Amino acid sequence: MSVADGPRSLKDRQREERERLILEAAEELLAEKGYHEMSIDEIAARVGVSKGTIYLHFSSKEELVLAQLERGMRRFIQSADVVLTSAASPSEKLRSLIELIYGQTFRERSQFFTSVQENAELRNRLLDRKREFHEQWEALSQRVTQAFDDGKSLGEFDATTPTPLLVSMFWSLLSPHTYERVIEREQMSIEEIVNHLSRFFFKGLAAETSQERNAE
Amino acid sequence: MSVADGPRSLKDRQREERERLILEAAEELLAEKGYHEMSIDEIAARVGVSKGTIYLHFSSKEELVLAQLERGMRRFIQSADVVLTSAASPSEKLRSLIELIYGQTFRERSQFFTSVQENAELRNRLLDRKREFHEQWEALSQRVTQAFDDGKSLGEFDATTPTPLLVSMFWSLLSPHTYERVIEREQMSIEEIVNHLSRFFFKGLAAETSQERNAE
Amino acid sequence: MSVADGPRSLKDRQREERERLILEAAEELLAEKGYHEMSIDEIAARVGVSKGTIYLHFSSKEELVLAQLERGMRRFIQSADVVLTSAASPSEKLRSLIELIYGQTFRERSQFFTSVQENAELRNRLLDRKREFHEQWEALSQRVTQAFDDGKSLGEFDATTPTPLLVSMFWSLLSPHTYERVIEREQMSIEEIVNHLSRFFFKGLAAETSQERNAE
Amino acid sequence: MSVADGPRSLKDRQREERERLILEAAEELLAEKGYHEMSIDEIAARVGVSKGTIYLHFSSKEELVLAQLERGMRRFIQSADVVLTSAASPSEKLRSLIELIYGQTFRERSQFFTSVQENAELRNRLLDRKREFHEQWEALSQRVTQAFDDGKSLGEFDATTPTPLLVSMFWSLLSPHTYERVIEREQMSIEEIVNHLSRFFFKGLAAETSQERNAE
DNA sequence: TATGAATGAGGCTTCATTCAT
DNA sequence: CATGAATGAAGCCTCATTCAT
Repeated sequence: MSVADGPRSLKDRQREERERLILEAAEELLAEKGYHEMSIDEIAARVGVSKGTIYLHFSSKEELVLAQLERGMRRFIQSADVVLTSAASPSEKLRSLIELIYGQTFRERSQFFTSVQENAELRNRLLDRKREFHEQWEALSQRVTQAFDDGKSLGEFDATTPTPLLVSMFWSLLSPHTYERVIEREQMSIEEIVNHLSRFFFKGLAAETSQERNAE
Repeated sequence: MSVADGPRSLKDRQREERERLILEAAEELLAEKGYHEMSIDEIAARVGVSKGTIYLHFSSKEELVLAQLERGMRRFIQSADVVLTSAASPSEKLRSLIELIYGQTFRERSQFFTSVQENAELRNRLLDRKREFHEQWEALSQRVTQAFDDGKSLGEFDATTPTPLLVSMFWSLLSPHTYERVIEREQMSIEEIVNHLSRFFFKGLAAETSQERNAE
Repeated sequence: MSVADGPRSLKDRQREERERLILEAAEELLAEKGYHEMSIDEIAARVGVSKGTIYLHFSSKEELVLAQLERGMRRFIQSADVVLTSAASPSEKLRSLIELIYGQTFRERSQFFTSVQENAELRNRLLDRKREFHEQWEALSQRVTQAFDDGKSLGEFDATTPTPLLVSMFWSLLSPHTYERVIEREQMSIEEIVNHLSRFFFKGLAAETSQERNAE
Repeated sequence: MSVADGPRSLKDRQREERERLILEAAEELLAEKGYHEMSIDEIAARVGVSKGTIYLHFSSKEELVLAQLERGMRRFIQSADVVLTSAASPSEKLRSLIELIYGQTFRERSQFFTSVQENAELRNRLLDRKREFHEQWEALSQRVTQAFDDGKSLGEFDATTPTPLLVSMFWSLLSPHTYERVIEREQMSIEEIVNHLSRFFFKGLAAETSQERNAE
């Protein structure tokens, strides 16, 4: 609102807004059709601009997709960090992470996961090119790993299973596949699902048999 | 029939053999490069035939890939059926299924999973078009569902978590993603992994606390 | 008129100055990269104005280049006229023309020759469209032709070779090709080159001297 | 005609013929419009094939043009070599070279010179990339240089002018520009032109004859 | 049947030109 | 006037598919 950023801000805001729209269209199309099936023309049409305009913002299709993936990843990591750096116990943190991923707000904007994780092609071609990606992802993985290790140290978690395997399984249970299958095909509220997932994750499948209790 | 079958079957066998080779080349390339990056020319070159020959067997690239996916799925379902229709207990069945998927034999030939599950593109474009796929997958899911329900009825499994959700989670833990992360990045034998996965799946993450044991 | 002229001419002069800057940038870029490789954006950037401003002065890229070529040609013709209308003898005039073309001053500002003569593209597309060019060039050629004819009449030049052919050969020896080859690859001063060129040109052109006549 | 090369030859000949047609279309268009103005579609249309067919023969527009330039150069160098390695005297060799360039046979197929020499753009972008080019051209220049040096040694040519300069002037007088101006605008037979050119060239080049020396 | 040359639709990208601010 | 964001025609290239041999 100040004079200094008033007029500049307007153009900048418009530019950013446009860029956001492009990225969102790309996000949708990436999730709908994947990298190859989605065309620049299509993105432009969906945003309501011309092909050339896309190239005012991104130097190539690849860069556009990279930008979208970075944006999705940044968004996710920020939310995850809030949870992972909280004062909660490790299991609470992980449960919150499940909630976060399955929750409404995050889900609304994040077919992103579908795009990245599911497309080996994209991963290989793009992750290779941007070091930054790898680092961001590793940073997040590191925090999750820490939560598991903390849980083990505190006696919250069983120390038998190696942490890296736990991390892998954790991501698997939170993968968009699981998500899609669970959300779109079953009639369950988010809350129910999170409860079940958490319960399953922390307790396993085994029935609490009376035998177990008595046996010892 | 048998007379007509004799001389004919030589040609037929040759034809089938060729088709198998094509499908195998497609399988490899699909896993290596994904649908778009793989070209008909490459398949032909790898098999050692000409482009035209591919089209004598499959009417389009899409049909070829479809055929390959069906073949992979059929193969998987057959193996799975052996396990799922055995006399073993539900949890044993499921553990065997984990073994099957992570085991050597299956892994060798089935980058197939990677191709299908990970590629939203393929899924959307191909699954939509072939009803058959869905049915086969549903048939398999049905058998797994049955195993879970049996486990619940027999008191082996905790009945709290809805079966469909369990099935989803089960598939998630067996997804190629988990597989890749686990096999390719950690230094662990297949056996170890299966043990950990099974243990985790059936017991959960919680430490066996003395409280639990004593409390009751 | 003078009143209207005072305030107006400031703007006019600014406008002309700007136009000159644009044309000079175009001249440089034309020589550096050629017609197609040079973009309007680049010109604008080099002048320090916006793309739109270019179009306030020239209706199209083609017109801009045309204007630059005309300007270069006008400049060259003016210099040439000084020489060709001097009181010197025909051979002195022609030698001075060689000096002019190879000399420092002319060279500094006239990559223009390189642009026009060497680029069939430009020639075909542009010369066709602007009659004026042809006329200017013809006017100059006419003066050179006159010099040769004068030389023949005065007995300075051998009359055997038809004048138009002499003119062609003269231009060829002064073409930017010769220039480039000679200046950039050989280690020779301008003066040396002019001497050699003149010597070569006129020894071939010289009328049969009395010495030669005596010999027979 | 033998069985061994009969059938293969047919396809090969067709392929070569097609390639030749493409190169010739490229040659024409290159001369008519220059590198940028000529499109692959245009070449294809002129040959009567589709765009894709061009790419069966040449991997890119640049490669196609390179191939055409190499072909033209090879053709020219071969003809030139016949002349330059003959038993004739240096001045006869050079005169024959003039004849070759201005002669009917060679001219018919060789807008080639126009394409290469006149387009600085092409030269810079393409010569940089293909070492071979430079070498071939240098080899030819070397032979011409040799002819001039031989002429000087034998007393045929005046030794005053440095040979490299002579070579440059020689090429200039044979450049397509001169050629075009001379052939297309003046009404002169090839023979007349060659005579005039040679006369002009060698009278300038002639050693001081004994007559001349005696006269002083 | 088998081949592979030919096709041409379709995708990415550039850049001269326009026009609202 | 000046700007520069937006446009879209046009060019290069790829590759699934066809078809004459």
